[in-house]
Amino acid sequence: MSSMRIGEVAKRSGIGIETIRYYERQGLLLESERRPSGYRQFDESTVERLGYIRQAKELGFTLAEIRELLELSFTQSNCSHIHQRAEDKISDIETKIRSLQQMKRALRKIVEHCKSNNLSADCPLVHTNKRREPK
Amino acid sequence: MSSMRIGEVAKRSGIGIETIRYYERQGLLLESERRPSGYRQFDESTVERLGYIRQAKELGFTLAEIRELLELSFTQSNCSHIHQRAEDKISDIETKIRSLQQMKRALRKIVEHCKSNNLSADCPLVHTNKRREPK
DNA sequence: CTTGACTCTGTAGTATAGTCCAGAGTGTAA
DNA sequence: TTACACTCTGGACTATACTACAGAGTCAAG
Repeated sequence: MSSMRIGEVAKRSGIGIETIRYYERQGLLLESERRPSGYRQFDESTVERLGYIRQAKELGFTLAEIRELLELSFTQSNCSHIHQRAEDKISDIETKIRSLQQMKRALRKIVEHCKSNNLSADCPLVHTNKRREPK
Repeated sequence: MSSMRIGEVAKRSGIGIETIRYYERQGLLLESERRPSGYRQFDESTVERLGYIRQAKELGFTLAEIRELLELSFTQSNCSHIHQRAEDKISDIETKIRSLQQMKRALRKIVEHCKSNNLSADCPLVHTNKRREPK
């Protein structure tokens, strides 16, 4: 499975064909190899890269930021000027982690408050064997 | 400073006037008090709330998700059906934190690699007393 | 009592990130 | 050798989240 067409990559990565072409135009994917017919050819690394993009998007990075992250992460360029940019990204990420931990603590407090207030009385959900539909 | 007009709130929160009105329309802010003239009146809690919104946006939550988070965090409604939703949010947040930690490790690796490869030779930035402009 | 800064509503425009064709070519299985 | 699924480019369309007016009212200082 070392050479895939775009439909296969879309299936494997869970990202639509049109979106993959769009990412290519935006410079998030390297210009892809082409068959004589003009069909794009991809390998497994593109699937990985698309997974990375999806994840980064969920974390609130814009496509422009993701392009930067990809350049840092997938380029074996020499050190110059990479070092500082990587440090900067790391500290952005640390800030995000701290914010999320703070949100989590706040929500945790709500849950605790809820439990102690309503455990014995009027909180159906605490007692219910609740499960969620997966999407 | 318990009663502010929209311009003051905008200044304090760093969020534009038009955006604040937009958030109100989208239900992220409670319907604001009005003076007889029709001018909105806010207090400090709105500034806080706007800060929370800004932070959540940076973390990749959509306005719809933020509305949910706000309902959970700023409503003293009784426990019913809040509990599970809060738990769900917490586990979303934990996933985000794990992803960020993974990204951070990857970037850290790049920095390390960079240091060990170029420390003595051709990596100007490692040696430079680099500082960043704050924004 | 006017002037300049501020606010109101309603509507239109913009940027980002896709998503959806149309019309044409490709590839392969029956 | 044709039928059907797949792919190509280019351009138009959409949703989300703002952002920018126009035209009218508010308000405090001088």
